[in-house]
Amino acid sequence: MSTTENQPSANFIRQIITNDLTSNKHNGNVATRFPPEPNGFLHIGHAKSICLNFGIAQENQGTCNLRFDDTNPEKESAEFMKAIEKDVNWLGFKWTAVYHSSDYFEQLYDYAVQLIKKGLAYVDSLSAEEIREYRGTLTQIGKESPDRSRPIAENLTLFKKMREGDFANGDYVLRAKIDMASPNINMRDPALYRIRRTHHHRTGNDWCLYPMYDYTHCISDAIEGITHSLCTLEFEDHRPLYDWVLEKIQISCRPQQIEFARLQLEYTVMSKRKLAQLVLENHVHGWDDPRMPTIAGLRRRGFTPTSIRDFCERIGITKKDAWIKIAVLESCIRDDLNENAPRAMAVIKPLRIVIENYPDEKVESLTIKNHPQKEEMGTRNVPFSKVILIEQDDFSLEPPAKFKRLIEGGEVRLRGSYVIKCEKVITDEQGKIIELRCSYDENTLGKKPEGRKVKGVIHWVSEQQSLPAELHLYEPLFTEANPEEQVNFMEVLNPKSLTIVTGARVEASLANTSARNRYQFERCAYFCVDTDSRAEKLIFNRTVSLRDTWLK
RNA sequence: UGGGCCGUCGCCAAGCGGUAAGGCACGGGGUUUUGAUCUCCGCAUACCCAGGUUCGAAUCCUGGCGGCCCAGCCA
Repeated sequence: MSTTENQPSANFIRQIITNDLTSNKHNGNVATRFPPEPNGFLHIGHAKSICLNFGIAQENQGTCNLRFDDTNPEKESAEFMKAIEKDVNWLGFKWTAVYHSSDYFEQLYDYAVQLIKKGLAYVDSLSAEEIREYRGTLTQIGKESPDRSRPIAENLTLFKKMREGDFANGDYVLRAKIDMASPNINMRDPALYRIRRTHHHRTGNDWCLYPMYDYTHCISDAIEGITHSLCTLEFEDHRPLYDWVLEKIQISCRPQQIEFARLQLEYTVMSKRKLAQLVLENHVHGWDDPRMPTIAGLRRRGFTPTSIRDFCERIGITKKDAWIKIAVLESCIRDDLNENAPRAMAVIKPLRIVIENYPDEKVESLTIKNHPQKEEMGTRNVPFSKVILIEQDDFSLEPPAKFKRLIEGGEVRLRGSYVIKCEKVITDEQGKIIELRCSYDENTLGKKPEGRKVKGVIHWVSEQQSLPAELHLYEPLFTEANPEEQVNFMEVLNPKSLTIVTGARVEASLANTSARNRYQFERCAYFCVDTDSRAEKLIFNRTVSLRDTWLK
């Protein structure tokens, strides 16, 4: 490993922070926060934000809070909060403190009263539809609500009644009094509070009045002393409002909102709404389905925290609308697993081989390295006997050019074992190959054969001692690089995103493996033990295939 | 269309007025009991386009062109 490997790459946000540190803008403090709404599971796009926020705090001896942005009780739940905490931890990050926007409901209310008293907020009785009409359009300025001139005292009374539950949903809304002619639509008297007569998973029935994101987020940041409030590009237009609120209320902290591009990964969707739809309509088996781009899905698929952090580092942080190829993610997990996953042998589609000159009842215990380059990973014993299983694809009656596996009359090396020669091909009435009769060269164990070169090496398992296993092979969830671009993203769902292989056999050493263990099944792919796997029924998930440059 | 933001290799991405880093992908050689890994080599006279400023421009200026975001009582 080179010394620069762990050096975070330069990006414009780190530059801003470096400059702020130099100018002592925040008294040398760096305080960030990761603020998910607990309305779904975290996905790899959140991982990008997590790595950025926690990473920046770590690099600068700063702090990073986990804050649940729970201002909309209709979509949020404690279950999602639990899942989010688990995922952030699993990625390897420790928050300085955990907070909730709902922790600040009382303060937020007081600040709203402040705004009303300053004549900067008013209670509006316009309906949602009317507000939309009054707002104007991109090219036309809006017009002021008749309630905009409501006297302060009346606003105060009405707002109090809103809190006390005197009104129904939608009867009134609290609005900031800014500028109905602003070219920035977010500044045309945005809603600050709306009435929601709904139970909140944390505050119960204490409130029927809930603050909006724009009003809540900046104040929450300020209360927590956040110095750099990092969010995605779609909030750029909200920054003037973020700053407006903090300027108008009585608060000294001035966090700086900085926006970066959200992650867009090919062949998947990243919006929580769409991910939830996949789960709800049973197109996948849950938020942690290994095909999902969720942290939970990637974990079950066999991804490591290291690989995901590496991915976030490799893609960088910019303001450019970028599309990341799946190959980048795959390269990250291969790098980690190549280094750290022990090797094993598994035959996906078995072809039976009888070694005619091998003693009938003999079972040899061969010692095989767990990693070809890393001695420290040790060895394991693999039984070898007269009847073995190889991959159907590793034998060919009509071999293509440069085929270096087993052919009729040809020799091949059995990985970690002997060189065998195919003496006879047994077919059924339809001509289908059902068995091979081979001979073995007893002088080739750990030695090159004498007087000839044997090029190919293939994997195998002993028929008798091997274990049956179910293999889950995954392909992208969608057939189009950008499913969101379709009129209906469901129409480009990949019908072959999951293939279940039932006839596979794995080597005996895997008998007592446990959930989440990762292996490289040599010459095939990296697999991990699924959480539903049991000793009686082994299930492996294919994390990612091996790179394959043959016939490219 | 009003406003905001963005445009450097196929895909990401450094670069911040001194003569185009790196990664992924791709092509080729070597090593190899994994067609894996590892290793070596190749891969933008060129930075959306056009003008301008400058001894010198991807970097500064002007004007175009292209893309993304905003009209929730969602976040």
